[in-house]
Amino acid sequence: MNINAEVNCNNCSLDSICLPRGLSKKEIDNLDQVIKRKKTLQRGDYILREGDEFKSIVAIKSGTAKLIANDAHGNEHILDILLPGELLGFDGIHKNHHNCSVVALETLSFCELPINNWDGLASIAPGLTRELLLHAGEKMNDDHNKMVLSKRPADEKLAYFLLNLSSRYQRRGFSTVEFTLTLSRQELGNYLGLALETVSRLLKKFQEKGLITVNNKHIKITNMEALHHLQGIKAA
Amino acid sequence: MNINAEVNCNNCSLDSICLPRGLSKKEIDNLDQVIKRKKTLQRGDYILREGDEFKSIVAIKSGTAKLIANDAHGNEHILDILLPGELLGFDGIHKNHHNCSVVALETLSFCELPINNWDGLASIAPGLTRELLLHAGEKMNDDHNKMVLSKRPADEKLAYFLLNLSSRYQRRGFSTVEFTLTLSRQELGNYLGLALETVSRLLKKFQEKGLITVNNKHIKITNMEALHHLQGIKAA
DNA sequence: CGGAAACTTGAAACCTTTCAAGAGTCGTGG
DNA sequence: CCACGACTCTTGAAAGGTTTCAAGTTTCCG
Repeated sequence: MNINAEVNCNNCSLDSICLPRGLSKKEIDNLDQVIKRKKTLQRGDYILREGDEFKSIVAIKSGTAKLIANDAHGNEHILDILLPGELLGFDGIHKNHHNCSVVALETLSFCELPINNWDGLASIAPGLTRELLLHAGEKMNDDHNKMVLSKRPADEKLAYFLLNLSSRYQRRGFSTVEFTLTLSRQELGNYLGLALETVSRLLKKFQEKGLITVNNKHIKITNMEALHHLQGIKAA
Repeated sequence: MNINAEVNCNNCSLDSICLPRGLSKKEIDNLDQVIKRKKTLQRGDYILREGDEFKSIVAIKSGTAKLIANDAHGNEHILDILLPGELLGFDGIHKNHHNCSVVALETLSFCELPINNWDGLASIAPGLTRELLLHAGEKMNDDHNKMVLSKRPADEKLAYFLLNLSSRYQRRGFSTVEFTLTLSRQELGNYLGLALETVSRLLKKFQEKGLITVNNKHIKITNMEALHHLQGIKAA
């Protein structure tokens, strides 16, 4: 089942973030037998599509992706940005069909945990369902923050976005102050509920205030404290 | 453990909505032994508070409640309205502490599933964790709808809110077209991300258009189809 | 190197909020 | 049972933050 013996959950650098984080060594070993490692995708490729049958929980191995939903008017709405180690697919659990799509924002690879038989999974890794529930709970907290943020002014949205990205990158061993956006201004605006022009203006304003340095998609945070002061949600 | 033998999950009218919905007869019987039934609360009473230790998942037995979070500015944000049969407490699962509060909007009673030992729960009701995950998944889908809605204009927000409430009441055996809001204009505005004056104006506008009849907190939907036409999310 | 796409920037328009005041509702007590 | 006061809701007008429209400019990729 496991094509490449050198890649498994036990030696994965994301083990403290991803699915295995709350499981025993033995459970992880068993999990490794059923987890499928998929080929690489390119920007714009779909990891899953709205309407697809729910068959598995997916973990991002490398690269970033966007979770999108469509409204009745045909508008696309970006609901989440997914980083390495994060899980996706929970949106299909309830109705057994996904009501969101997930699209790669850059070259991306992922792992897949097939879920066709809950009892079977429970027998090989008793803590797995509980662990999935914990991951879902974490996502719900994130979503709650976004819902609060959606009612706050534009600069607060952007400040929160930058700080949130910064701390999530940090957890993955990347720089806290410097990163490259994989979203266009259009996509970032969509995600934050702002017009792309507003995003552009705001980034400029932040730069003029000395909070960040912007070079197209490359962002450098130059005054973390001031950014924190702008943003209005407790946890980063 | 079960004080009142006449109230249990097996004879509860909410069994197709609430926790027992995916469980076997035997699992429900076992569950009944650990579920606590609590006394009644009044409007304004807290079911749980931000910061509380996560100890249980709560199910609303009767009445309605609001899920609220506070931002760093001290503003309250209503994230969800909870109806009978709905579960709450998932926000505490990840960090073992709740980061939201839940407050009764009217006279309310609830049941409580203590969660102090996952393995113990799994042994008495093997499907329970999976069922909780399904409920969490359902909540996540609802949250996604709200996140889409937060980026839509005011009339769409209100139309969706009314239709969503209508269909949720229907599932509980109440009227689809007539109900009484347990939220003030202030709270409704907060929930929808609108000023209370905007809510008031919008309700009037909907009434003038013949979509609804408003009598203070009492709402009657008079043109369901037109309301659906206004609203921009697929599922009601 | 050339063309398309992405980004920036300015000005006007717009939806929603804020401010302000009046009307209605509800509960309590005389 | 009606009166009073507090709170909630309604309504109008002005203010304000964002969006939309419209060019330019830069970046990216073939």
